[in-house]
Amino acid sequence: MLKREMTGDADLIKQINLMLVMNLIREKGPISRIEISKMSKLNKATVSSMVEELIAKRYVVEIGEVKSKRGRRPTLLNFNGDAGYVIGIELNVGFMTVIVVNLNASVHWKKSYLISDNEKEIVDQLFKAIDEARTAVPQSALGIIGIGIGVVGIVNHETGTLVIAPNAGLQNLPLKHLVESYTGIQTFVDNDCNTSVIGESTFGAGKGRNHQILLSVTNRGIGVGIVIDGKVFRGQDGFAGEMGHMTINMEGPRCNCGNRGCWEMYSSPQALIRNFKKNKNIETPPKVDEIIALANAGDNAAITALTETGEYLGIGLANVVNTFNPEVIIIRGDMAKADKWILNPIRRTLSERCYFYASTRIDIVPSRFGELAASIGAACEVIHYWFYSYEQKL
Amino acid sequence: MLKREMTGDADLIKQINLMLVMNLIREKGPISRIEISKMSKLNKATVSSMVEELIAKRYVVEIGEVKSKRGRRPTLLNFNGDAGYVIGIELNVGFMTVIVVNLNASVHWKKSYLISDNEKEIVDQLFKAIDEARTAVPQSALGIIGIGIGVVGIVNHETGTLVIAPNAGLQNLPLKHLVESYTGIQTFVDNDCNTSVIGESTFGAGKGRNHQILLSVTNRGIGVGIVIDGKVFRGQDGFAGEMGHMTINMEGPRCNCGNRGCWEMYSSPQALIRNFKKNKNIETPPKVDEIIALANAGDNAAITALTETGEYLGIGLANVVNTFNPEVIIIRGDMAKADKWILNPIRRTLSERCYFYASTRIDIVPSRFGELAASIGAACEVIHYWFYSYEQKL
DNA sequence: TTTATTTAGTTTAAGAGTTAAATTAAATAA
DNA sequence: TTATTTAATTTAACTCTTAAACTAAATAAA
Repeated sequence: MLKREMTGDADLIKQINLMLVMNLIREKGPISRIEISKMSKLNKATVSSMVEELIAKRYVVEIGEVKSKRGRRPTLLNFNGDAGYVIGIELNVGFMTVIVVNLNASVHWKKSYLISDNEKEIVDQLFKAIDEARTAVPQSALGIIGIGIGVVGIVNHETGTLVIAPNAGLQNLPLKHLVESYTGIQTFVDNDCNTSVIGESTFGAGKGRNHQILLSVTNRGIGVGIVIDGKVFRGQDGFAGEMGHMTINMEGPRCNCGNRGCWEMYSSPQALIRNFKKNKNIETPPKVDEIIALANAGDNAAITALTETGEYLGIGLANVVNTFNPEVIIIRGDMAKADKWILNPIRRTLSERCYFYASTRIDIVPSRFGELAASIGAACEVIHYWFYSYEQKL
Repeated sequence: MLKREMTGDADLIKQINLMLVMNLIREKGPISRIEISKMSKLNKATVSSMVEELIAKRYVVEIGEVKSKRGRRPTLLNFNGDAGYVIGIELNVGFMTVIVVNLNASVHWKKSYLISDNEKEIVDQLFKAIDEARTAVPQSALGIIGIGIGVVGIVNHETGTLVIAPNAGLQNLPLKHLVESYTGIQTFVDNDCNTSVIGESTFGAGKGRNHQILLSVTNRGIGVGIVIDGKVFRGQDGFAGEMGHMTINMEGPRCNCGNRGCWEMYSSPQALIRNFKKNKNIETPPKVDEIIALANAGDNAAITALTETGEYLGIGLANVVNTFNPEVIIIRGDMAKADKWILNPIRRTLSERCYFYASTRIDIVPSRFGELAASIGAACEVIHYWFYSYEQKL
């Protein structure tokens, strides 16, 4: 936290302490002023004046007193999640999902749209969808505090430009600029794995963990979102985490990325379906969900296919563990629904192949937000900015 | 920067600004007060009072005036590198290197020692060597500000404990505690790849870069040191960067880590020597340096062996690039001396295998500090703590 | 040679923020 | 009814930054 080629002044102090108080209320609320003072080590007087300000700005509400053994009763404070709203968008290939959430990331409205493969049309459809979402936003003190967009592709996070989305045929699309000009609302654009991991780490399966990895396994490929020390890691040009094209078999078949034996050639949903067909003669290839349903019903070919894919996922994840030594790995995508059929083979492969793997030190869990991970995460990016950067916002 | 479960107060402001001024002088010196004021955006008055304090504490010296077109001449300020000294230690398997550097990381004294494989003896030899180094430290204002130790093994950086060093047969050795008790000097313990990358990023081949990877290729194996946003990344338990055991050939031969087809099985110095022997019938297997000398002299078997090893290094580095998207990769170890013989195959393999690789966006360079990388880096860890953490030090 | 102008650096008074101590508020125990 | 306890606010002191005024020391112009 705390970037801004930083000089210290009274203003900075104020922001630091205001954020500290605000986030204690957000995370530990309901909480009293005195507890905040003890936890934050700020003076009671400071806490009182901060709280006064936060109440005036509608971020915080008093929710009454609470019984105590003796002495004056403390007044409990709570974060006012409905003080403002955020629009979150997942811009995928062929479809997009738009949601409206409050400041606690509770989903208030959602809708999915099929979209074009033409740049101009996509932008048009995006604008229309944002307009529709805006009409769904309730009245609130702060209104819409921002728009977050998670895109399947490489994004320059600073400029908010979609550098390239090979599958969608998009290139150098200044999304942030376009959306901000159209709406006048501050907008953040990021890769969908990054928004997903922000969402999971702020409110989801990785809450409270410092180092976490989100593994995204979809038809568009494999990618990871990386959170280090509570911050998303994007690399120099925004393509950190493109681990789907990590070599796990250097003499393997050629991938259309140019490399050989890429991880995602063995572990994608397509590979799962291929594995399944290998063991079971079948006309129309089933979807991932159907294979999972078959496994749950005891179908051996399905179980074998899921196990095998889980092992391949585990091989790559062993590399991930050796590289990042994370506290938690969150799995997103249809396959996460396979639960034990896929998680157990992953865990077994990790313990076989990863010298330092300790199952007690690392959780491997499915995403909490499922299909909405990327869009909720995109909204969380706005919330995160709002509550963890020391810039004056109101 | 700026951790400390942080509440803001006047003291924090002061520390932030003091460090800011100090580091501008360290990095841009010789520099005048007025330039510092412009660059830092701190008020002239603030800068003056900071500088006064820094001069009183001997960190900074005035080195006279400089000509100017008109008006009063500015007084130039310089960082006083000899204000204090640091002891840096590389604790390897069978040997250790001890150095004394000043606050600019200039080496003032160095010595290597063969060491035992017995824990008690190693600690004893370490203490003796530290005593010897202390006698070599010149008089200075601050004296010895700290001791840094880079160890080949997994380290708990917070407690300064060597968790495990498989090759050295050490386990749960509370090095920080032992050395601090013996010397009374603040001590930092870290993995040798981590200290190396700190050194290179502070004063060496990665100076000024935010995201960098140090690749260490030695007889002890392959490992990487990771710097993200200017900070070392160690993971939850300190084994982040154990990428030597990354699978690059999932059906390859078994490694003694339990995995198959680990990167370091193909790219280690031993593998280089093996490759060389394959092409050249020879009695006593030559050392890496000798193979490099042969290549320089035009020996084809040597060139082939180096090329092949470079290609294997490149396969793993393609994974590293896809994972971290770094600005620079620094190579440490004997092989780095092979220069073009190994760097060119690496670059070629990267462009073949890494979709997003752009040779203009990523430097692949040998370590600046060579054999001393780990020990200088260990010392830099102390210096880094001294100049970039907002704790009162004097 | 004197005066004006320019640039560097210091001094001063004001302002913003935190905090310890004193005070007020509101409860229970004696 | 009084004493005690705990929560929260008010007050006065203190630190640090800053804008503005001022001093220092140079060159340019008259």
